[in-house]
Amino acid sequence: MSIELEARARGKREETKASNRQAIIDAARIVFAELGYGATTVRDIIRATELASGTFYNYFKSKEEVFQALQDETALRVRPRLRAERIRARNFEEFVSGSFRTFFDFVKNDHTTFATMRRNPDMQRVRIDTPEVIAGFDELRADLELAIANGVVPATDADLLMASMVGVAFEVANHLVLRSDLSAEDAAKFATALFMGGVQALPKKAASR
Amino acid sequence: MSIELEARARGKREETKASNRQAIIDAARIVFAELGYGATTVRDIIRATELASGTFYNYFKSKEEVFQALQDETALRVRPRLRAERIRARNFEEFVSGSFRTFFDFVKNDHTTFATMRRNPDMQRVRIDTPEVIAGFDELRADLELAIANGVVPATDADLLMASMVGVAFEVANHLVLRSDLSAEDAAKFATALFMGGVQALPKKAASR
Amino acid sequence: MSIELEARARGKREETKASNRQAIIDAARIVFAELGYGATTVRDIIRATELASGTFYNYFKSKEEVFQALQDETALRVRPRLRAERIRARNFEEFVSGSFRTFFDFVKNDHTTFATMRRNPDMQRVRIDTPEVIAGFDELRADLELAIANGVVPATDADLLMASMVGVAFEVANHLVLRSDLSAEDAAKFATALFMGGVQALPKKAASR
Amino acid sequence: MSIELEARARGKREETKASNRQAIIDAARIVFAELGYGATTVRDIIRATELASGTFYNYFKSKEEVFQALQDETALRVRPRLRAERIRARNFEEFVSGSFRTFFDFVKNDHTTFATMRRNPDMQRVRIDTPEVIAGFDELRADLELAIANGVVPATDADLLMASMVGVAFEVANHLVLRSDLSAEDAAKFATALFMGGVQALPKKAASR
DNA sequence: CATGAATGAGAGTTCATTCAT
DNA sequence: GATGAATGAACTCTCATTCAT
Repeated sequence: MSIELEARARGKREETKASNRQAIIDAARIVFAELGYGATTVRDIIRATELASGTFYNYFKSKEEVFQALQDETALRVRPRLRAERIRARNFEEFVSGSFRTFFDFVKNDHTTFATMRRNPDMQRVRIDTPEVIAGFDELRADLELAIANGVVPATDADLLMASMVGVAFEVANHLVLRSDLSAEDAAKFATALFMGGVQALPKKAASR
Repeated sequence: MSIELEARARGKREETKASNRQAIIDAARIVFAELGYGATTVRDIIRATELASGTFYNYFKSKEEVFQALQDETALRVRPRLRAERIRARNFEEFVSGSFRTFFDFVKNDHTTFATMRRNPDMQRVRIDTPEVIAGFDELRADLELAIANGVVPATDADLLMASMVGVAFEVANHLVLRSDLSAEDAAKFATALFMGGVQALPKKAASR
Repeated sequence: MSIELEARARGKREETKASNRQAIIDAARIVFAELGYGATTVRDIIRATELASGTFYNYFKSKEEVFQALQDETALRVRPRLRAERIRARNFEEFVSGSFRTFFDFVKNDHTTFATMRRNPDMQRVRIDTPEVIAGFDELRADLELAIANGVVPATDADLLMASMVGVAFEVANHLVLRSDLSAEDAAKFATALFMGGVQALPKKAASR
Repeated sequence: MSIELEARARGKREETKASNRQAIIDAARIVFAELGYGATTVRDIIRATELASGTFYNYFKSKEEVFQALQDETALRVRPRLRAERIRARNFEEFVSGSFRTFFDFVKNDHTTFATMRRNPDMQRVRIDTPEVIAGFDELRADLELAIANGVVPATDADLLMASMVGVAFEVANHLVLRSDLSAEDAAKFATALFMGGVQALPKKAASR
């Protein structure tokens, strides 16, 4: 084999490898979203690809490992956007509204991904906090602590404030997925108003459902 | 075994029979809390009772069914308390603070139950929304709609408001379980302030952790 | 269920249990003899019974465990006979001839068992020395040491003497299994003569094969 | 890579190619000795070389085939020595002592090879009788028959005599490997005395162990 | 109704072997 | 001829569920 051919071969190989890995992650995303983490088997995942069962183990050691990779990939996609939004914010209202807006946009546009964290309505919700996800939470808390230091937010418990934002974000996102009458923008407006002025500040709107 | 003994045994058996269901539920609560829902097997549950494996199926059809029963039982324990609290409320602040207070008290006092929903700190969260739990959510939404009708709350999206309360409640509860420096009362105060006046109203407090 | 019935039930159960265990051991004996230890799978063994795959694991944890049970069972069957023969011996010749005779009789009469230790001629021999087997060797060595102490055998290396007897016993047994012209008695006479007087004492005989 | 380098590489490759087979056999010897035949996988073997898994199959069809090659190689190394020793012998005592001496020397000096046949001391013994090994046995038998024809050995069963020598040789070799107080020479003396004069002729020696 | 061994589908995983590069 | 990822048959083992006792 000439050097050229060898090089090309290596190129092709690398390509296949990369695309196989992605194929598994993509299949996993779909299957997890459909069946939920617990019910999903490795076999389900590979069955959703064109690959053979053994091939799975060339890329991941276990179901848990794909799941982590998947979560990390997701978190890696949202985290920087959220971070950027918060940095761009010139006041706390922008901080809050930017965060919610970005998150809800992501959820609306990436149904499947979010479904992974939010399985069969009425059945079981699994959310696995991988290092990446936790890092995202920590990042938010740190930014809130900074806001407190800067006096834009009262000297309150940053940890609980973070938890509250996360709780509202995820729980409202669930409804966003289920309700077609609800836009990411409206959801963000609602959550922002709540955090900026409490219940009294909430936008007037005919609640449906 | 003499006839007498047998009779006594039979008497005891009736008793046992009555409590077998409860024994299974109780064992399930502990085992689920320890191992998480996914990792728990029916075997694990019956091993934690004095019963035989076959007996399980006289009471429940599957692991899912015990879990449901367990969740329902839990919801049935909290729901009336929450409801009562909201009915007793003379204004919306009491409505909100009473709800959070009651929920957080429950969480603090009934670790095991809540742990079921929150296993492997920082790893995996499972929450199963059984009919009972959903009914609790619906109840809360209905009450919020009533509050809106009565004018104590602006005419906002009751569904999202409910979601927000639920999100904050569960997420803050997680931190309540993990943080020893946090009392149910403080958590309730925090959540109440957030909902009554937004971030600006949050109680000042040296956040530790 | 009356007490009688219950007792009878328990009887039947125990019976089944015992017979299942034996069925597995028996199947294992045959399969190991056929395929050799290495090539045998747990599946092969249960396939050779009427039982379901899972049932295997109610009785043994692994292939190794059945094998041990099998070896121990075998050793337990021969060891006492060998021991008795050695104790009965009034002189060293009886000691030696009794041992070989008993062992070769056993091998001739229990082909299958011995084949376990001696697979496909021309392929692979596996012999696993379980505690029971080793204990049998140790017993022989101890008896030889006693013979040395009593002056019936020169003060030689008892360990090597034991090894030599074992080596001759197993290797000649192989030929015993393969050669139809060779009786246990003749084999025993040969081995005894070798140990009593060396090559010069060996019985004259037209070697066939 | 320059053309020169390539050429050199090609030269080296030829070399490598010539020695690849040997590299695999050598790796196999070590790995088999370490893990035992059954537990060893082809992967284990190639992992112990610098080669890729596919390359294995350019040289051997299967694990069994390397094992055969390995055994044959070993037998091929000892057989001529044994044969030479027997031919050189001027009487039967030299025949016997020369054989044992040579075999035990080999065992002491080539631990690894012998370990292949004797893994997990006191646990599992695997011995594979490849054609080469069997040929060695046949050769010994033929030589014994010759000795019988020449009248140096009584007209006894040459097959059993061969079996006895083999049995003693292998079994004593096991002890040789395990006992540090035992030299190849002493072992050979012991075995020779046994075959020349039976138990009564065995060398006096303080048996240790 | 309780019991607990039997069941067998199916999960996860390994590994000899193939084959495109 | 070397490479090493892909393959998929086959293995070990688990476990929800059944059913004779």
